Amino acid sequence: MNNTKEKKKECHDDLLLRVGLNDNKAGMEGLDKEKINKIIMEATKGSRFYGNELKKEKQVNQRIKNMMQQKAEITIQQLRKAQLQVDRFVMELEQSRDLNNTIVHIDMDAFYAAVEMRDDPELKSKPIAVGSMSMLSTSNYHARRFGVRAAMPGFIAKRLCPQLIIVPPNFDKYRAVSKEVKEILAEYDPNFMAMSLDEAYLNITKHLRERQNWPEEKRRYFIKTGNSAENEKPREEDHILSEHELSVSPLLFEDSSPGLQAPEIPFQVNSEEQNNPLKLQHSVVFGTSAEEVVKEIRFRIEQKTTLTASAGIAPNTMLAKVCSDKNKPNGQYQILPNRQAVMDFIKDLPIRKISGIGKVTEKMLKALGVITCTELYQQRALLSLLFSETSWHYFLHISLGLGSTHLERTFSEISKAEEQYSLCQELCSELAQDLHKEGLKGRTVTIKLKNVNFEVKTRASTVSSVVSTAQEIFAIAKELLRTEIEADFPHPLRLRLMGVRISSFPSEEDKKHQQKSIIGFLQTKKQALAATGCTLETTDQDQCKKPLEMSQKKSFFDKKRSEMKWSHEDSFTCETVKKHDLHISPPFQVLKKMMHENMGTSGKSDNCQIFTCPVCFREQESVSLEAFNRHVDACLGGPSVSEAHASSRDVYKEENGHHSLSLCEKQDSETPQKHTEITSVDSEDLVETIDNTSKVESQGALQSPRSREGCCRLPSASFDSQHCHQNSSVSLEREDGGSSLQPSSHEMITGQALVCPVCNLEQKTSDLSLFNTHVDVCLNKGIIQEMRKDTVNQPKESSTSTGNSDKAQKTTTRAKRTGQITKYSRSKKIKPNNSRSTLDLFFQ
DNA sequence: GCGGATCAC
DNA sequence: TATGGTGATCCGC
Repeated sequence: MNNTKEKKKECHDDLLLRVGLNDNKAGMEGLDKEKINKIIMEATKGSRFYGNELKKEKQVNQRIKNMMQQKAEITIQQLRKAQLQVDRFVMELEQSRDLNNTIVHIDMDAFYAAVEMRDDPELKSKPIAVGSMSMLSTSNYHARRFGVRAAMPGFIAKRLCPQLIIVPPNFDKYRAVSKEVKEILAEYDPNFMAMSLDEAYLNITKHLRERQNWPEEKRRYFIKTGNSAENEKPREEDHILSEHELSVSPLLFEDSSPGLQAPEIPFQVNSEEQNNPLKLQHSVVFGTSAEEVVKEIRFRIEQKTTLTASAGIAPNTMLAKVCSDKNKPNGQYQILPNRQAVMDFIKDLPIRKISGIGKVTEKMLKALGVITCTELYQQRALLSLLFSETSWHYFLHISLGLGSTHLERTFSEISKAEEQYSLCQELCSELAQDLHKEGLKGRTVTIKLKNVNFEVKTRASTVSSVVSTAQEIFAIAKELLRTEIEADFPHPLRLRLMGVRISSFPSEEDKKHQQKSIIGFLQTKKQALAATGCTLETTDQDQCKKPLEMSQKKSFFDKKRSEMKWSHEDSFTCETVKKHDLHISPPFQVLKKMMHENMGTSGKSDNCQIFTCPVCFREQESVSLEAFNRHVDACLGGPSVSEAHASSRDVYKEENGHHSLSLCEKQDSETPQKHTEITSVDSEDLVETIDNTSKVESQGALQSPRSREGCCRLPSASFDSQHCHQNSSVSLEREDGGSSLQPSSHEMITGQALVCPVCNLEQKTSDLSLFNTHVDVCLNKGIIQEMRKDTVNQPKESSTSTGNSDKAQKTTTRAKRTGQITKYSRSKKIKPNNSRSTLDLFFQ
């Protein structure tokens, strides 16, 4: 396909891309792209490095050649079959789409360089880079005009920009600044996930909810003036800000704003000093929207560190990350939490922008005509035949704009008793707050402990009168914890997760609050059991496994997530089962539309046009668009919905733990209630359940028998307002969604035997409205609820890495924390005299 | 299982 | 003069 000349050109381009040139936007003072490329080539050509680049290039080209050969051998039938399979998966993904979280990605602008510039005013107006003559970590925006980029060797950068100042990195300083930033971030999401010194993800969903009721004063911040950094901010940044940006909070970012031009205040103010009326005119109030929150975060970062940050706001991490790059530097961008907004954003997005798609993947996909996410979607069937399951699942996630919707943070082992008590107390306080909000009091306090070997123990104690305050709960929890600590003495408890739960709520209270609370809906099964005076015990599953154990089984995002941080707070992943809108649902409409779009555009593709009804999964060939739509509509209204679902039995790994109906159906008869442990809560009865890893897995398997990943999570005996608040209505569809508890959910859907998810009794009716009425009545009888607070141990800030890569620090410390470290290496470049110095330390 | 390739920072 | 260091995962062998 490519002649050699083209190949050479490609290689050349890739090399330039590698050193960050192709997208160079040379300014007037800088160099134009052509000149930059020329200088780089001159410096590169003939070097051993270049030779190796060429070699690697050939390998990739060979891979592509093999792939194209494979493609040529694919038959129409294979492709059709693949299309069916893939579209089934698409539908499951659509059903699992979760737009309820607000994820923020914060990225400090040219972080290392910015810190250096801040601390040495002489550098501010000059092109600088941090690193060495061998390699640069980052450059400031001035240097970037000359084509000087991160990952470029310093000596080449010097050729591009002779006046470039290369500053040796000072990681201690960057760490200190990073800590300041993280302190701010923690206020918005205590469980935020730091990816490196200059990058972090936050889930601000909970913060947003609470913020709605905040008085203005709580959202007021005082502008610290006399900050030279403000005034000397490069002018170029002004016009980079989006209109959106300026319209929201012009005070902050326009130099002409009254706030920043206010006369200098001889002393600095901050939020702790907001009572001084003199300073009111120099304050700014942020709104309650996500956008305003992120504005506020960036404002505070800038005030505290005099450094700017960019941010992305989106319903998942994948999108948030892309967003944060959109208005960089010192800007932000939001994708609104609706499917259309997501798809609009994704539409023309080059796949290379997505984290995880690197140079090679980009090139391979380009060979298949895939550059944008839309093209990625159009070629989904083909890709499923050419790539591994892991890969094409990942591609599909991307092309649908899906990503992780909850953050997980690293575990750090807690072995000290005092820390364990302290954590326990903290959890009790949080739990008490939640209880207070719901107006609940309970009699049973349960602690859950997971040790470093993933063994889970729960210990419960029931008292005669209800408790609700932090002190009361902690008094009980503390004793339970003490018993466990003493039982292992003199060995310390090596914990990786702790949870505190309260249950056994009096029925009056329950009745009073269940209507407004999501708990009632999420805990239908418990309610059913409540009548017998029992609580339901659930065990978390998939995330308990080590990354390697699950690596082959989990969805790409699961893997990605575990790659970043395999850890997790069980409380956040096991709590909720999302509402799934089955047959009446937008997903189908959406899918229909997507197929519509696909039909409209796939003509130019060399791929076969195969239209598969997203409902019945039958191929619809040679039909007009209208006819096809009619068919889909007919299917949507017909019983084949459940049929379609029932047939969807692929092992499907879904990242959020929000399983789809088809998963639930998979359980069928294999999912009796044995996966729940019914715990007697007689007074003073101490309950013990010890789950070892295999048991945990088997429980996960029960929920999803054909896969270990346990993506069907119980709508468990836990409460997390962060995830629950969106689910406020009660409907059959929702019960379907929560039907992982139901042995006969399939039947329920097909109308053959509707089983009430609350009372668990079969209802002899096929009339959905009648059935719904019954469910509603049952819900009103709900008796028991549970609330739970879990946490994982907090990660430690410290790091021992000596490299200039912050990621390396992170992963190293993560591995150490999790006890999973298998290899810890430090290497040195081989000197010309061949005195090798490589050190490999093996742990475990 | 191991090592090379890929990716990220 | 000179093109990093580190860790994780995937995949083929």
